Amino acid sequence: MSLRIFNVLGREKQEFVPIEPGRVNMYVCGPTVYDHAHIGHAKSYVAFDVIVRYLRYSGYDVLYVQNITDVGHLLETGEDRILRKARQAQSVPMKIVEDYTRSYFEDMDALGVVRPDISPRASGHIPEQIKMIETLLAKGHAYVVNGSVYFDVTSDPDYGKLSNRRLEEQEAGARDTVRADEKRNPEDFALWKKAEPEHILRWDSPWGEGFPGWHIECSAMAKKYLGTTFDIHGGGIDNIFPHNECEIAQSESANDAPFANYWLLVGSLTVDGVKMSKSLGNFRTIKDALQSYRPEVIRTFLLTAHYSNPIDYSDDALQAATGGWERINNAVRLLRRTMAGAPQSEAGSDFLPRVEEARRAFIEAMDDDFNTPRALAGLQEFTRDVNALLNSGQPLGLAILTAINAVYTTLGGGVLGIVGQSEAASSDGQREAALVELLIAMRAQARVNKNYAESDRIRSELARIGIVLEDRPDGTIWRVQS
RNA sequence: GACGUGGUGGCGGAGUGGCUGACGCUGCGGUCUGCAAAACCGUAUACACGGGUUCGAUUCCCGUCCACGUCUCCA
Repeated sequence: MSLRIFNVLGREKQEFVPIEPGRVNMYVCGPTVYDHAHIGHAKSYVAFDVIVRYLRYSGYDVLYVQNITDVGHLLETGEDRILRKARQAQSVPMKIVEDYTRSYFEDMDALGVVRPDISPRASGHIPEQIKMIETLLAKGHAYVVNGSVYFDVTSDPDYGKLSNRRLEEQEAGARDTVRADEKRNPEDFALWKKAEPEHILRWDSPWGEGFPGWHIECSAMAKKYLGTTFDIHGGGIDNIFPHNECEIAQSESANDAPFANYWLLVGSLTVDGVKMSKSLGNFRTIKDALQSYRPEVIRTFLLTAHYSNPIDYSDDALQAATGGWERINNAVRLLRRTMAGAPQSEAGSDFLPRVEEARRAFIEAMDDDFNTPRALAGLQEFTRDVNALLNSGQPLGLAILTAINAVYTTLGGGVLGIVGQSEAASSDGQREAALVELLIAMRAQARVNKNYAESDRIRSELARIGIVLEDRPDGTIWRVQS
């Protein structure tokens, strides 16, 4: 079995063959940092997080680059998003950029998203962008007008190959913009924009003071860190046009080499059936979501749909994800508790083939275009059998328990990021645990005395503060309700 | 309008040319329990509509309807 990926470029599932065996160079379009990240960002970056984690689990040496856009991403009005935010917040652009970059990483860390290896900023790569623009000019793919530089889409016969757009078809419906008169063709896009006096994000260039267009940063930075041709380019489907299309046009025209071999685009996220977007103002931030649901539950929710499909964020769906996540984690908790008192033996090892089957099914699902819903389903089926085993009363040695735990730790934890590596215990947690154990002992005494009124009172009082008790044949265990 | 994706049970959401259409959630019944909880077992009227191809289609093709996305604001 080998990894197969749905390549948006060509729209077919293909066997994944990296340029250099064992290595994967990967670029994912990052956020424009002018506001807090929303759960749509979470969907995208959790998806690529799992993809990177799985590639690494599969043995690939992955170099993961994800940019931070801090300049050049204009609004329809021609105003820079970051400048507008700075004006609204009565702040300065680079402070806005810094604040929201930190906020972004804070959110990603909270969601357990492994950080990219390189997080280059557009504003830190102006020379690289200028150089690429000069190359495009020299090759006749771009032209200068009034201190701005535009890419001539008619110079690239492949323009439109990713999003399946033909120039002829576009022209009829092309929108007139304020600056259209500067362009030779309506579809031409800015590589460099002349800065008006009020535009304070500005740099010197061969064409006067200005700032880079939005698309050129990705081309320039991908080239700098990954080379002219790299393996995987990722992003959100909503950026397929124009952004991704323009990236390809610029890079391939400038480098005379293919840009990315595989394009993976993530489906959008809606909230209660409506598309969420910054401009509509109906977006839920990741910080909002984390108020209501724990990070692993949010990840579980996002991974129940295939990355390329859209997903709808609703309380019902998150509740269902909570239930599914708890089922797996209840099993893991029971497993680890059983391990703590298990003998060093091979007892119960006839379950080992089932463990191997679980791993095999998981790999098969993930090898099929990172099919996390199927991988998750396999883990759930495995959990059913694990629960049955753990509750069967038969003696279980450390060997089999360790093997089961490894599945949860490496696949549920290491790849999907929804299972903890161990039961974390802070010092506060230890004190809390000791107190709960004390109450459990008191309740046990009451039960021995058949004083059920008292034992039930303890149980319901604990439940009120979110601690759930479970009486098992070998004693009472407890957990914090999520 | 163009391009693209999709319409699966009470909900979310996989998947397949024929074998009982996963998995999770929810509901109901059962086992276990002092009672619960957790877990396990069982169960519930699902493949938008109309044609076509085929021995046979939910799965392939065409059309219709609907939903969503993109068409230089967005991961």
